[in-house]
Amino acid sequence: MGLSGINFKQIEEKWQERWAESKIFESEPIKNKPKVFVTFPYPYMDGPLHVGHAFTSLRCEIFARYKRLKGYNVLFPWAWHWTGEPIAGAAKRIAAGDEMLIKMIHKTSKVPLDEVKKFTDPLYMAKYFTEVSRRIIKRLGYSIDWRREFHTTSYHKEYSAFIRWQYNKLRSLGFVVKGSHPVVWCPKDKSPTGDHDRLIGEGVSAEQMNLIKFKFEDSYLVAATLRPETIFGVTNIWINPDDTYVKIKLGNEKWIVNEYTLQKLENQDYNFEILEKFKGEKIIGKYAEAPLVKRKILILPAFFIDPYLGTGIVYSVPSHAPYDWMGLKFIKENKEILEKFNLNHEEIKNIEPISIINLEGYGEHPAIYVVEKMKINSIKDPKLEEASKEVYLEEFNKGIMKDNCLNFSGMKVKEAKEKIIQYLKNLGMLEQIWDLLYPVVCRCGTRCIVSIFKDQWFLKYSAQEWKEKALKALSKMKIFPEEARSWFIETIKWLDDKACARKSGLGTPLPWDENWIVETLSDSTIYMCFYIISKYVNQGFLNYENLKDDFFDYVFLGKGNEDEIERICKVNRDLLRKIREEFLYWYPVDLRVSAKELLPNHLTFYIFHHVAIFPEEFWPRMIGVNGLVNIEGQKLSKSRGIVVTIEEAVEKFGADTVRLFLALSAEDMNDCEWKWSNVEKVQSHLSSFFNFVYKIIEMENIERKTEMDNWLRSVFYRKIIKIEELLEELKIRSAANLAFYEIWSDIKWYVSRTDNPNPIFLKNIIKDWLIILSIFIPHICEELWEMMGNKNFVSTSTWPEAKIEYIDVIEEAKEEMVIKMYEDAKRLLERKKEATRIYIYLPREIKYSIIKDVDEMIKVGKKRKDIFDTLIKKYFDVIKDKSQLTKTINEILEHYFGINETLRNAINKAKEVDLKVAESLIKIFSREGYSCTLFKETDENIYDPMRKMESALPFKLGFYLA
RNA sequence: GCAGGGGUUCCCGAGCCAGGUCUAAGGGGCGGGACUCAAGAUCCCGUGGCUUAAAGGCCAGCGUGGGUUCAAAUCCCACCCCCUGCACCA
Repeated sequence: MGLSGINFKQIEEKWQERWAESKIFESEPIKNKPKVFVTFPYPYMDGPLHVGHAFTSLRCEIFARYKRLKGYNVLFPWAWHWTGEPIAGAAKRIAAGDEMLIKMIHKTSKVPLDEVKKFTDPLYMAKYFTEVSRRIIKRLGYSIDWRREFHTTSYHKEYSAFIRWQYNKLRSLGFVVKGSHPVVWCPKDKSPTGDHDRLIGEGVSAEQMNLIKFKFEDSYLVAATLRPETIFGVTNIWINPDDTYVKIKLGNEKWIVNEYTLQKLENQDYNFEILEKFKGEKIIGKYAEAPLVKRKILILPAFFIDPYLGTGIVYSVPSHAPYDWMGLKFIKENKEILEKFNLNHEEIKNIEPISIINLEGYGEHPAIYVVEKMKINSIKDPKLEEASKEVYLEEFNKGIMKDNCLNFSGMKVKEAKEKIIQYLKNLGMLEQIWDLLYPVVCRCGTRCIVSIFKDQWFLKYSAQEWKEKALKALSKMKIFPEEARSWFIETIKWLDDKACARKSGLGTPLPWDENWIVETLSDSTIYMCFYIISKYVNQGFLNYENLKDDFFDYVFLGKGNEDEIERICKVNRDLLRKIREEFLYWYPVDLRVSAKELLPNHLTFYIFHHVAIFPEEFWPRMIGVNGLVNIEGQKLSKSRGIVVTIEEAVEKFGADTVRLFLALSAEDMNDCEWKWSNVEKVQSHLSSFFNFVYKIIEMENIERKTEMDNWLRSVFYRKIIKIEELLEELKIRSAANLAFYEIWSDIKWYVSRTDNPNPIFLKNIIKDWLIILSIFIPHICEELWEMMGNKNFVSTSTWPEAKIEYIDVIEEAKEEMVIKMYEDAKRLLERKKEATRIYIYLPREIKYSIIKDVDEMIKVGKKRKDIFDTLIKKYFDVIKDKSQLTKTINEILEHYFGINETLRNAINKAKEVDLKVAESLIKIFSREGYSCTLFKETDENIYDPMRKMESALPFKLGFYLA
């Protein structure tokens, strides 16, 4: 048989077909059988599934298979996410003939060009990727109950009915409210510009700016600032002479701002009328009056003002703002400009910085101090930005308002800032608008502004009682890894109201306001309970006409009168009860797993919505969080084409290889590194594994006990216990490593240590081993399982029980020592190559006694010093030489800390172990052609020229080579 | 900036919460050897420095710098660097 070339593909197809035929993963409630419900967040269908999806979902799959073998009734369903903007957006762009996008989809998503052309229809696109993805998930051999499959959006009327119920519920609970919200806005597209829609300005969000009014003639010059507390240090106003300014009428007031500001005001609900337009230079040299300080100040020219930021008008505080200081310095030294704008030289020379904030270590004028420290000489020096930041942060955090700040004097800047804003607001001299502190440019090339979105629907995550419930749920939940918990806590605390509806994209309309579509993260929160409904929908027992709100109230919450529901929803009472019972059986979700990027949003919303809608017994039980997948050292990125689809991977290496590779790749929140060369390596390991097991299966069926049987049984079942512990904590990588590599190497060691391994015994071990491995590599395991003559599926067999009597501490300790001593002796032989005889020495009896005492005392927590003193007293009669005794005890103490747990467990039997080890070593070395002799203390005629018996210790034999 | 995670020997990666078992697990790569016609697979040895004239030896090492302790990769403080998230985007 040509074993070396295993046909993975053929084996995988064979078993996938058989599983499907026998419906072993179709889960129905079974009374009194404990259940486990595992879910993976339904993937978004704007492309084929990639190895990142596989990495995460595999944790669900492995956990599901493990629990199934442990005797649980396991439900692992699957569904598809279509809700949102990207599918619709891509369809639009393809319709518009976006060649770049078409090429990208063709190339990275591996879609034939004639298919891409049909993607002008978003529905077609979603369906296409769903088909492709279903096929590939099946090829991975997941143990999924496919009868419960569904997809989202109004294209699935039953799902929409479910969302409608959920949102009516949330609204009636007061968790959906109307409000307004600032968004980054493209004035040309007339739509919000999310991070993904931007050419420039990723991560920039709307921030509040203060507008301070300076009296000027019949109107106000409206200056924008982030630091209203500096108003006490104002010396002049800056205007860009080349910019266009406008005088506008707002209510009873007249404002002057630059022209660009108008669209900000428009979008932020200000009504105004334009009275006049003029160039900045027109008002340069005139005077305005600062509020609060009531100072007359000059309007001066400045070219450093960014017309897009604020209002195009800035008030100058040279003592605390490096830009202002450099601007002032520049103008004082620049006669040309003074003349051009007809400014009085003397007057300008007299403008001096006014210090209003005390900042330790920065001198009288922090701005000047920092400018000098950073050696900034020009108004155009880019370091000015950094200088401004430093002064701002330091003053904000450590500054104290000086005596010249009215009743704000003596306050910390942090505190004064808020109070001054309030004070000026009350005086009517300050307003706040939203602005972007850094430029944002839409993909269409337009500079973005901030717009206030009115009449937006929000989920009220700010509600205190909601947060508290979420925190309570979290505290009862198991989180893997535990480090993720604090992140959840922070997120729950930090979360504010969140807009939950959009105007565009695919999805389900808000039931009471059909212009809005429930946004994607907001409709994916409690849908796991829909897996119970969707089975009946798919089987034709239910359709959307049955799925009125009353139906869901009854099935999910046990509310309502059966007669009435039967009548209103036209659902037969028995069916109704059956569905309700099925819900009660499967819910809550036991385990949900996602990558860490979904933690601060989806997973947290998942908790929020469950606690809002369901009673406590249906709150989620466990959440697993894992890292991301990098491709050959680069971040996975669909848009940059750095992506490996599951299809590619499975096509090249087969499902078991991909599964094992991913299972072994990274644990906890660490990222997985996808490397083709390593995947290949795993495949070759799988081939050898197959051959290795095959050879054992081929062995003759006879029982032939060996002295290593107990050892293998002991380490094997001990490892199974460890694997269980790891799987319970979702430590897939460690579990896979133990189960595959470490157990394998134990079995290899067993085979090499026995001249004739025991076939029956070995086959029993292999049988249990296959069961364990089947959670990682089910296809190969089924194949080998069948070769062993088993008639059932390994996937539905029973997890091996590690019986306590299988564990043999002494055997384990012995074998571990054999390995170690063998290595030691080998090292010596290296140095003395001519040796032909090996003398082995057991330690003196007294040392066994001492180490036993040490062990006992350590275990009851005695201090090292006490132990030492006790031992000196106890053994002084035996070893009269005190220095000799001290030396011995010290030596044993050091040695004790040097041995590992296995050996410590066997300390009571140390002598027995040592003897066995010595015998094993003699056997091994005799086989290698050395002549060996063993000596113990009680022997006569001990040949020990190097006094090796003296230096031998329990678990450390002495050697002499000659 | 804020929040969370992390920086370990050539690489990946465990250990850190509960300080002594760390001369740092386990892989991988690389070098050498065995087997083989050969390749692959498999097995063995080596993979910080020094010393092996000394028989299982000594020293250094866990982002940087301090501190606590008889003892620190592990605890405390400060700093540097990397990753993720920060909202209307899935």
